[in-house]
Amino acid sequence: MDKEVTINDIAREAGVSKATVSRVLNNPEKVAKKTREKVLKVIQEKNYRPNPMARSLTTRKTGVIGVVVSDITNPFYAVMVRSIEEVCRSYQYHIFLCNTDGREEEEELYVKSLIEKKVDGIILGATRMNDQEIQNLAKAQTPMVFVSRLPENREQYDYVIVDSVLGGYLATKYLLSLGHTKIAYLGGHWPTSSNLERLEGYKRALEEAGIEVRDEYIYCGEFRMENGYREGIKILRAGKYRPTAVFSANDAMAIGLLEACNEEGVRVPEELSIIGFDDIPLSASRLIQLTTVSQSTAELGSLSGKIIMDKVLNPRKKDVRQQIVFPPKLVIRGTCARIKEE
Amino acid sequence: MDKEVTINDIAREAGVSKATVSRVLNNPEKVAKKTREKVLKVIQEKNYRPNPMARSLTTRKTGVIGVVVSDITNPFYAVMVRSIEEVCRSYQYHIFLCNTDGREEEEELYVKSLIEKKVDGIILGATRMNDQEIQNLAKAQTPMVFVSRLPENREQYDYVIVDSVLGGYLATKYLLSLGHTKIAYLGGHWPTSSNLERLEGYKRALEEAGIEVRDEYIYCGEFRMENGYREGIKILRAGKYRPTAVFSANDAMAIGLLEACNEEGVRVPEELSIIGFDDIPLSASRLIQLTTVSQSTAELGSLSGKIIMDKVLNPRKKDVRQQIVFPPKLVIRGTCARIKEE
DNA sequence: TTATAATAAGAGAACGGTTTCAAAAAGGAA
DNA sequence: TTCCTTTTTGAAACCGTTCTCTTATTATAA
Repeated sequence: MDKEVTINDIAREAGVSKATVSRVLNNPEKVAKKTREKVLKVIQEKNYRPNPMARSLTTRKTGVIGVVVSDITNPFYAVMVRSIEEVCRSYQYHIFLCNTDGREEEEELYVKSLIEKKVDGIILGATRMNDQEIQNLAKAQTPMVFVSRLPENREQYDYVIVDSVLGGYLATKYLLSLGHTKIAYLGGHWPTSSNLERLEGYKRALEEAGIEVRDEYIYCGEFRMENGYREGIKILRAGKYRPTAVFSANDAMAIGLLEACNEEGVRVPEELSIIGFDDIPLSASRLIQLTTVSQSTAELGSLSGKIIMDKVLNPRKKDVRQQIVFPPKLVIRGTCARIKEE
Repeated sequence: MDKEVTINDIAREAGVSKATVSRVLNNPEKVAKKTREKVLKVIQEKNYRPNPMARSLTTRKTGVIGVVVSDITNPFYAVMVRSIEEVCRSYQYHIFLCNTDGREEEEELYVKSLIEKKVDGIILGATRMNDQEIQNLAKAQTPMVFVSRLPENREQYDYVIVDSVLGGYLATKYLLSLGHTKIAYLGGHWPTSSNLERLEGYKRALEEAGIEVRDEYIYCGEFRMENGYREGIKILRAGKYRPTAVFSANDAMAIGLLEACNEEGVRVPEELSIIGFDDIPLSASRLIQLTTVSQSTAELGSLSGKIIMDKVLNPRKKDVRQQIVFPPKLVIRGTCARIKEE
């Protein structure tokens, strides 16, 4: 219908050059008050909005941040993304949402496509790429921050995480303090940093208590509820190696385990203590009451958002590394109990 | 470091004009095989990627779809967005994720900003805007499709929804068939189309059964778990008007209600039957086993994605309306029971 | 009043592609 | 070979901004 109104239309109408119109928009203080008001009036009347593509062609800024997570359907990522989006929005930025589903190739492709699309920055939620790939992508100079995931050469990158080793340690220590000695570890995808670190914390606590770490107590698969259920059944039927407590590397799996207990008629916490990791909203529900290690997910998200925006907006900070490690927090609810005398 | 390689570099290197390079990329069949291969080789060597801003400046396509939902933290939207993203991705499109938190003003601002950013299309998940505002925004000619929400003048827009009236009717009918007569309605934000329609279905079923619709049985608030809990407490303490069954307008609230029952020591389904709406993944969990009305959320998402892509890619279809109404499906699990003899 | 500095505005070149139109090259028929 | 048609290419305009110079204007100091 009516053609898009451009900066030229405004310039002509206001009787000035387009350079002046541009200045009114970007450096208002550089144009005389009178002219400025005249131009502003025309802009208002014609309801002019600068074309963002043309604009970013010269400014080399797109006003978008890419956010890649493995699965938005996972409540942990949902709340993280939510708060990332909130901070970006406060800067007038939009976010591209990318779900990699945990597949490594997808992830690399996604990040590549983000770089090609020239996003101003990238937030990498749990990722599986190896150092080689990351190095490669980093060459593109697009600011990146890792969140809730540690890249291999951590000192070279920006990240905001919670101390997973400490978290695993705290969780296991807590179970030990309740008198448990047969404690299983229920983990996610093996080579993932989250998995490896939480496992390390688990081992450390056991060793410190002088308890042998046995492979029979270690169950891994992927960070999903179904996996928690599946492995849970195995755990409950482990016979000789059936544990009295389980540390689950995330809440989703812990809830799956809870289901397994329900199915097998095992009472929690009387017969089995369970502690999770993440503190997703559901864990607090009166129906679940999961004792867990809190990641303060929302803070993780908003801080990573702030860091990426900081880097994007202040190019000179491009090469100063911001590396934040949150302390994990034990949230005691109803799924752990002191062990009964044998 | 090394400057971005442009189409000019390729043209020079390959000894052709940039028009030819452009053609190799966009209309390969229009350039002689020999030249094409020569150009392709140089492109490969230099790892050239066309600048998307420059490109979209002339093509007037950005390759992005805006998706606005009220809260990605709500599993219903998470699932929906996930599948929208999947189809967009298959077309090499990215999505902007927007959370309005159900605030009307936010919503309008968001859609406006999407239009200004020149997204190629918009998918509007549950929205609260009134017809006036929608009309206004529609003038921008950006293709839009409504999903899981009916705009006021439905015949003018594209949408994909499930028949909420029918869903409410089925749910209530099912409770009636189990012998219940004191059935409460637990609803979300009042003026929302989802709320109104599900309520209508509820009323219709009751009237059809010759049962009076009483205000005392109608509880509303917002579509969140906490609200389900809060209202749930009220429902359970309603004394004379305490129902024997509740139809909750979404699963999140139903789960909140389940919590309330847990807290008040009310057994489900023995003392109270509960039926939800949506069928979010959690409802299927062995811990919840919620009987509900399924929206086939993933299909809702992917179909709306396909429709918006169709409109974006085939401009001549711009003015043909696609209006899809999915049938709701009753999913019977464990939260409803036949009423006991009084 | 005049010289000088500071401020305001404009012309036009980027930015990196696509597209139109005309010219050149190649192919085919007589 | 010559003429006509078809295919292949290139030159230049255009998309809508920002930005760098210049030039014109105004303010300030001598």
